[in-house]
Amino acid sequence: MNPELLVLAIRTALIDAVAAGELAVDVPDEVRIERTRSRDHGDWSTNIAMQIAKGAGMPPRQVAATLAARLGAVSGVKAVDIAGPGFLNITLDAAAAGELARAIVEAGPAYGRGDAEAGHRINVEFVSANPTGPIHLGGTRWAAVGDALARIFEFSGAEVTREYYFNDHGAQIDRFATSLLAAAKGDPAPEDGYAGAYISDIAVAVMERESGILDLPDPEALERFSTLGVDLMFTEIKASLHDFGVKFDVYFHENDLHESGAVDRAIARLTELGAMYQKSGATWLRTTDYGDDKDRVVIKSNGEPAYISSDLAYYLNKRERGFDRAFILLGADHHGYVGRMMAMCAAFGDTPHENLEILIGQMVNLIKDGEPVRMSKRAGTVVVLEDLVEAVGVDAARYALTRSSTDSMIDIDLDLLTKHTNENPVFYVQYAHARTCNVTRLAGEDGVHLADGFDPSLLTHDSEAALLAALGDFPRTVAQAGKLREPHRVARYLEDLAGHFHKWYDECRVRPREANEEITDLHRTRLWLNEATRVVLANGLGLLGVSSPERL
RNA sequence: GCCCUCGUAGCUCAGGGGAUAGAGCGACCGCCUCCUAAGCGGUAGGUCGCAGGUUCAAAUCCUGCCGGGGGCACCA
Repeated sequence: MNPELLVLAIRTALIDAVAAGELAVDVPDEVRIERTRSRDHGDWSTNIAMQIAKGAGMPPRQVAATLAARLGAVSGVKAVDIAGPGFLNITLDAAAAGELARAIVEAGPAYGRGDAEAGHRINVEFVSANPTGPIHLGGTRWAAVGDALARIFEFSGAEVTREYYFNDHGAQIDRFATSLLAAAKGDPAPEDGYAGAYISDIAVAVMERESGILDLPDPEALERFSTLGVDLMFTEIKASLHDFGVKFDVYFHENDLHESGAVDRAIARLTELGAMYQKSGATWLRTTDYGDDKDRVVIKSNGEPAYISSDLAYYLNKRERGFDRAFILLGADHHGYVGRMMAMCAAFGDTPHENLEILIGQMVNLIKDGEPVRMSKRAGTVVVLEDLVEAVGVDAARYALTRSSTDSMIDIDLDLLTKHTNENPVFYVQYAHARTCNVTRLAGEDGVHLADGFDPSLLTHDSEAALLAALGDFPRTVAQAGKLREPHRVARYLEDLAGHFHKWYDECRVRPREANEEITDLHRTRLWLNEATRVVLANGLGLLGVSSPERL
């Protein structure tokens, strides 16, 4: 009996009660159950009686009693209690609940997969840092969150492309080149240019590649510094992401949109659709028709394309490549773009928040001596992806960045992380996984094997019922994380699951205590539960891009 | 001024209408002759920012206010 079947049973009880004339009410489409906080409340609980009481014109507890009578007769249900204002607390038969362990082990890596996003072609664009410097902490957060989200979508049946948008067009590249040239000559960094050790490193690397570069006239030298510098920076960014375990399918260059004429085509299309107009020498997109607070300039009065022009072309390009859902992950400092981007989406005739979804996440703060530090390249207080990984490792870094809601700011204190790495809850989860592996290994040496027996009716301990309920909740957790675009729910779930496992491990021994103890079905069945836990922990950690070590 | 977001235990944060508001870390007290003590059990610690409203039921939804962060370009 898994949660899905239980929901079905409750709904059937409801429909039957209505058919029998015991209840006069419209049957709701969705019946929700939840795991109970306390064992006193059974395995699963539902508030359905309270929800429909009003429509049925009966007191909630009376509705509950009607349902309880029918539910209690369902095979696999051991007890149904009515509690408080009208909760139905359901306790499953140990054998029925325990069957889940076998189902999970047999499903293996597929356990938890769903079809909520089946049929969708999803493009997830994230990080997208400019090629003018390494990936800072904010970008690192999106690398972890974006990749986790992509994995969750894939697990939910979608075809997913991870995409990195490379802003290699415009003034910032010029500033980057100017900064490189200055560094190469030993001059101070230009006003509003880039500074920092990485600039001189890149400048040196460029000169190594092209020894005579400083002999060129400045305009030509700048050109070379731009091309080679961007290339080197790009290579470095790709390597960082690769080391971080994030594999992008597409690195998209903004410059291509301009050179291929895609920008012109997008503008032509919008003109056709009547969304563009001319005013004071500039070309505008009428975004206010679709909820934006002001119209936006697409072609400036000097004839140059404004930044948004690339966005128009890029969005159109994604749609033309067949993606029905384009996701963009941005930091809170970009939230002002959402309105115009959605308006642009609507101007193309698409549905905002459906064909285009922009996820805004809060910033990452750097903490030093308990105080937030404003990251400044000039002050040398920039912390980048490599710094974080070097301090705590990929697993701890990814986990720490993913376990919080993107709505909340994250504080990163490198000193703290370096000193107390075991404060990171990732170890709590990984330790649970390693423990399951250890049990399996030793049980195998003892001669306890899964294939020799499975009797779920033996899983009668409270901690076993709780662990099974937690395991049964995994598919719904993943579905919810996908639906709400909140990967952190998977991390929180894993911490909860690990807790139930550790408690069970403490209270229920899997292996025989002594070599001469007879091996029984209880040992074997608990080994199934142990293995089922391992499967779920591994699947969950996999969704977060965190490894599942066999030893810690 | 307008927009987004946050405000929950000493700290960092979960909790998308339900029962006695949770976890990790920190503090204190216990538990390894027994599968990994990176674990388990227990104690202490809360006006869920404030005030209204909706509801049988609000930390959760709505409105206003206070406080933190971020944003409001013919910059990218």
